Amino acid sequence: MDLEIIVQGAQAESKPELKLWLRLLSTTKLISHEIRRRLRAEYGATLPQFDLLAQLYRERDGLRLGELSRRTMVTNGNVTGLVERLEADGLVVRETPDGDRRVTVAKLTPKGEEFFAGMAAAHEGWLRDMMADVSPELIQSMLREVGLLKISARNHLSGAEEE
Amino acid sequence: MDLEIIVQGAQAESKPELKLWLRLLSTTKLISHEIRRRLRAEYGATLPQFDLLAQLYRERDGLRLGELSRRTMVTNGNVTGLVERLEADGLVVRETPDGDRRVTVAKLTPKGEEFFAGMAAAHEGWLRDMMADVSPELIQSMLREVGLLKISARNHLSGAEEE
DNA sequence: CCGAAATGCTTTAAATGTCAAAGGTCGGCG
DNA sequence: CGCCGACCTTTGACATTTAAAGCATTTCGG
Repeated sequence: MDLEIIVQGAQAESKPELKLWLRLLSTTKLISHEIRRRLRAEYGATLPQFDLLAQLYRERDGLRLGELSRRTMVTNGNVTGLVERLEADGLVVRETPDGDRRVTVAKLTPKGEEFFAGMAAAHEGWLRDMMADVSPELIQSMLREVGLLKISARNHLSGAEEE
Repeated sequence: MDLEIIVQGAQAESKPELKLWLRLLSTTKLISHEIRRRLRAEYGATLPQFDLLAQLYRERDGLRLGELSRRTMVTNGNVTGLVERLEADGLVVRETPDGDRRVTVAKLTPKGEEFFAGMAAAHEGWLRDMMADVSPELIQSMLREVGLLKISARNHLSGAEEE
């Protein structure tokens, strides 16, 4: 039934980092699956598409594909395909600025803005619903603590990542 | 640079659930990417393969594919291909028990056990390293809180899921 | 200016992921 | 005995993902 319950078992008492990681991962998967299912059922959209549109919704002048890639933590090649599909759906347009013809900028169409606005409202409601049994204090507490974890992880990456 | 920093912006003050979700998601992605990269670089393995082997490592008698599917949160059809590749690598064997020929049980080979044991030790070390700046108290606290969040999310799924 | 290096995007191959439908197999009921 | 329904896995069609290779364009040193 539950990944972490089974993965632990015998030597569960120690290894708190591993335990926390498994719990984080399974919780995130659980919520992601639910959001993915609802996005698909109610809007015919995928989670990566939602993420990408969210970025563009906040930057009305559009974003370069490389920038989109970094912000969504999706690889370059993937952004290409995602934007292609969204463009085919009429939610996004691609433009090449005059200054640098290597660059492609994606931006929302009016249709895309309207479409995303509806999804975003529903998305927020789903999250409030799924977190309904968690007190506001606990949410604030987790927000802070997960922030610290994220900083720690970022400071211990193997790839050359400075700040 | 950072998904959540950008996604928030203007109306960031409210919507704590959304904010927490974005932070959870980006943190999990960050750690996943790092683990995936190291697994690939040092062991030539993928994250789903690691997950699947981890389940089998804890159940030396093997697991039915359907059970593997539930534990790894991966669909049935996907487990088939995953196990096929691992079998081709000699890490896993498939057997059909005498009692019920509908069933396929996957279990680790000695080679698979040895291989996974090495990966698991490294994996645990990577996690300790990435969480090095987080105090043990905070880890315990997050463990508890994320557990509560998971329960809340599970109780508010749209799919018919009782307990 | 020229050519090498860097930059930005796209393409490719292999793996993973979903979903739905098809294939065997088992169990029970008439 | 024989069939129907339930159970388990595989298959098939596609969408998504990553890493790496491939193109085109720009930048910079000489």
